[in-house]
Amino acid sequence: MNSPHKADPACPAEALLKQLSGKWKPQIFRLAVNGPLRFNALLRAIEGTNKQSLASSLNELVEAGYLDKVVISQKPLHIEYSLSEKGRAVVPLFMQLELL
Amino acid sequence: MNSPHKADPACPAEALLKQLSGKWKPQIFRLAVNGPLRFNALLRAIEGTNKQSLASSLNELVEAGYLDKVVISQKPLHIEYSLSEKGRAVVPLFMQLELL
DNA sequence: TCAATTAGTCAGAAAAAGTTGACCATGAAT
DNA sequence: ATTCATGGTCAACTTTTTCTGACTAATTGA
Repeated sequence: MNSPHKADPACPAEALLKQLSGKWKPQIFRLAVNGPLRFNALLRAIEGTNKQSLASSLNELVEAGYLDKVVISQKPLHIEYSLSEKGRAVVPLFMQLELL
Repeated sequence: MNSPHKADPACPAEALLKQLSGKWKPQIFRLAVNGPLRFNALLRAIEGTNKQSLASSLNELVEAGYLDKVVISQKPLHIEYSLSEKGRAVVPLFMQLELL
């Protein structure tokens, strides 16, 4: 956690970059552009990952507003993570990054 | 450590992001756009940093080709770090990031 | 000669990030 | 009743990253 009394006087990019660069996060983004994601599907899709990391990355991305978590309260009750407006805004940035 | 035989089949952005998001790196970039940087000047300019982190970040940025390290062998002999071509290429990306 | 500045390196400690395996509640199928 | 799938949480451990303090070596100034 950051000290509460110094928000970010010097470098806004630093915080942003940190939010986006956690383990598996770029992969989550990349899969999210193709539509909503479900937890276990993601777990199977990303080789080498694990529940815990995935869960905390997803939570951080939701908290930061890049993903929306939607609980579909139909009969089998499942959960979907999909890109928010803010999340879609960073996609072109990832693409630029890739052709750097 | 990663297995040596799987470079990056899935996500190029991940590696790039990692290179750019090390501690103090965004700040180094931000200061580097205003001209060449010297080690101790940097140490004084970035509050809260330390020799070791700065040195390794600088080395990593040089190794990755974002910064050029130039030894000025004049009378007092000093060293300058400045943005390379590649380094200048990422600056707009940082700027986009900041107005996200 | 003594102190200061520049540009670092090194070893070890501490902190942060990531991984593992066990566990839980719900609901559906057998 | 047992097993399977979903969507997680938790504690403990390991790995990676960052920080601290001591030290080096060359040069300059008093």
